[in-house]
Amino acid sequence: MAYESVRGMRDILPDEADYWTRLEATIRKIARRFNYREIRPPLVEHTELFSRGIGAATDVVNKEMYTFPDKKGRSLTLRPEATASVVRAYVEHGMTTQDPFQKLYYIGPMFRYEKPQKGRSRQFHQYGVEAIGSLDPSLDVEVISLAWSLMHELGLGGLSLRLNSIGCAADHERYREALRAHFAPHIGSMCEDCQRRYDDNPLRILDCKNKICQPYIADAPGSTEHLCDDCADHFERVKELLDQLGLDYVVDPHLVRGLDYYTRTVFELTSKDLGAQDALLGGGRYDDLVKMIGGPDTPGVGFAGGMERLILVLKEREEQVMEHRIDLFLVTLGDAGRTLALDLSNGLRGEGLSVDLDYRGRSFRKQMTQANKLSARYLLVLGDDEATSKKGKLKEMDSGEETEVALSAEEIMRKIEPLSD
RNA sequence: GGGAGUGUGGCGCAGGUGGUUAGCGCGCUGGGUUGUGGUCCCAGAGGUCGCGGGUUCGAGUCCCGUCGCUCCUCCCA
Repeated sequence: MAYESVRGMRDILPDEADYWTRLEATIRKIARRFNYREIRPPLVEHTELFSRGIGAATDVVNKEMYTFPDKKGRSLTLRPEATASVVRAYVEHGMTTQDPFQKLYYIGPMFRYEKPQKGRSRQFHQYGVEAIGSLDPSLDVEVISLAWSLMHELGLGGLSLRLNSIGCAADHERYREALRAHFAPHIGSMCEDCQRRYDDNPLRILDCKNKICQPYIADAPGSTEHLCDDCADHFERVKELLDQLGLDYVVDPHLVRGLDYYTRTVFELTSKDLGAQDALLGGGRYDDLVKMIGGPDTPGVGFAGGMERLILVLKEREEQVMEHRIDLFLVTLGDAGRTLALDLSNGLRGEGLSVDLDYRGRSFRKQMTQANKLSARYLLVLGDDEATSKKGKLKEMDSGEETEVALSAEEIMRKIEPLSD
């Protein structure tokens, strides 16, 4: 093999790409229903944006970023997630004063240097929404509701939404202390990672899956026990609204998330159809992020979802590849037929039909085979006879029926309803 | 980062204890006389057996290393 793709980065070939375009279309449709508008930030940002925004102590920033110097020695990073970029764009383009309430969504590749495995690659794709500029709990709920709508639209089952509130920055501090107090007597017998986390960020201990740590984590205090009045009220309101809308969730007082910018509401949607990488999407509030990045004090809420994992589920469910049909195949015989075919195909494509013909000088028989393989809906044989008479037989491939047709783009269009695309 | 498995033509696989020209299915190409397909028949192309060392008279087959992939763990999307 002369060259191989870079580790953890794979080609999406046409058969699979059909699933991707469909998934993207569904995401756009749902985003539109909730009136979120697309934003496309660059894939590369100044490293500092991520190390400050996401948090220097997180795994993502610590060991998973694709960071490199550019030709002038500036440190750049391929984005490991998009929220920081969206917020940067929000501030950079003056939305803070011009139109401070923004509902945005994005779709695109992200990069994290991790060990690849099922549902996790180094270049992967996320979609996500960000609602910036309001502290209203109904906005938290809208974002969650959007997530549910998307899953519903995709027909995904076996889902569960875990929900929690980790409070504001002041609450974090109190909670961290409470956790340290709780773990202090046991920390010596807990895993190495947790011993490090104990100092760095004890919240992260709650994510530990190590068996030896489980018993101590199980009876650790929940974050909701340390919420200030405002945060507690906010959380109550979120839950009420979710109930009111009939959106299922389970409160998990130990749910904390991997990125430092989260405040108050955090949530995670998992699927039991996915194995080890079961998180479909995750998100929450980030009321301090805009300020952290240099903007005015502005709250926000959003989530990001992994697309590879959705594709995995969608493909598994459908078994065979998506049907890919063309409207018309032109079989050509001789120079006159070919000239006619080139002319007609041009006209018909202009009318919006998907038309193809042979470009490899293949025999009549092989052209028929090709038409078949392309699942052409209709077929037209063009030879000397057709070239002189300007009439042909339009064959419907599924039924085998043939109908006489005048050989002009207009007449042929009249006989074929294009596939809706 | 830790653990396990795996790597043979485009894809899916065979190739007991090492022995001559590496097979099969699908796919691909051509043909079954350039006017009608999906079936069928015939022929053919395509592999430095992931890569690099080593053992041996001889290695796809044994050993070491390396890279990739897969799964678990970890983390997350």
